[in-house]
Amino acid sequence: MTLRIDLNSPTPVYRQIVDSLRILLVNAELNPGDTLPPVRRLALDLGVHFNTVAEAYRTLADEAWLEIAKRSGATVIARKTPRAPVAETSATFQRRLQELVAEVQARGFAPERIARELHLAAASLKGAKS
Amino acid sequence: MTLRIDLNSPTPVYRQIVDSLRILLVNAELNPGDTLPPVRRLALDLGVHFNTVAEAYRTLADEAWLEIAKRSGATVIARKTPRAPVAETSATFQRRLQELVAEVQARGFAPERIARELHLAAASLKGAKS
DNA sequence: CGTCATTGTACAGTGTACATGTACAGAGGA
DNA sequence: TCCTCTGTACATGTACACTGTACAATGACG
Repeated sequence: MTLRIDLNSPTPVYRQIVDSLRILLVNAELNPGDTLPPVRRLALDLGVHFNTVAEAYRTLADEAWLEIAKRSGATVIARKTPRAPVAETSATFQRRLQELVAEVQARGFAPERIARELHLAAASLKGAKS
Repeated sequence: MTLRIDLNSPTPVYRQIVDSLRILLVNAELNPGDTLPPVRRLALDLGVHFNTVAEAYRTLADEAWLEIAKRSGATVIARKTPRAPVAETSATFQRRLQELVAEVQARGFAPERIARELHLAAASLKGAKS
């Protein structure tokens, strides 16, 4: 499992770890029963302190993706996706999507390319199990 | 011009302001020649300190969207969109899009709905001037 | 059954960045 | 000329990310 972390990014490292792992979890590249590396090991790989990794694991445990035990480390568990209030989630999603698109558009990324990426993301969503 | 700011959001207020205004700028709802409200006024509207708004204006000026003068306030200027390195921008965009999608998916937002929003965003991009 | 290595946890310390408070500087109108 | 409205500069408070270090629990192995 090779994650990539950007120490210069404004988004905190522990949240980068959470985001990366959440992608793997949602896309079923990490499945119930799988175990994550010990915090000290992953921390060494990423070049950060192990408490930073531990914080990330705890966050994912709060989201019910992981179970953490003292000696056995972090284990992926079965998780039934919650039913979030649709309207609010939808509005937030639209807004953040708009922000993201505006940002890359401002950077000069061509609208057609952006549209293509959006369609691709949507397409790859069809085959996914939620 | 009515922006909405969430004081409880983890993303800093000044960047929320920047993101909101950038959407308006990219979508040509703010055009060259338009003037933004004075920092103290917008700050009052949003319930934050005027230095926070000033920081946002300065950020957008750094991005070449605005020109700021002492007495005349912030004015939208004509801006030719830069040519950013495509590969890097594309990779970053894909990644952040994945993160965003995974997050709402984890919250229980149905994949079909997500796909629909993505297609909508792409569609609304066709009519936009870059 | 005892010992020990391996795991995550707890908590204090430090740096940095966001938001504010306050004083200042410049520019335009009365 | 003066005054008020504008953005700027910088010091301060505070929250949080990351680290350092000590601790606790648990499983393996003799």
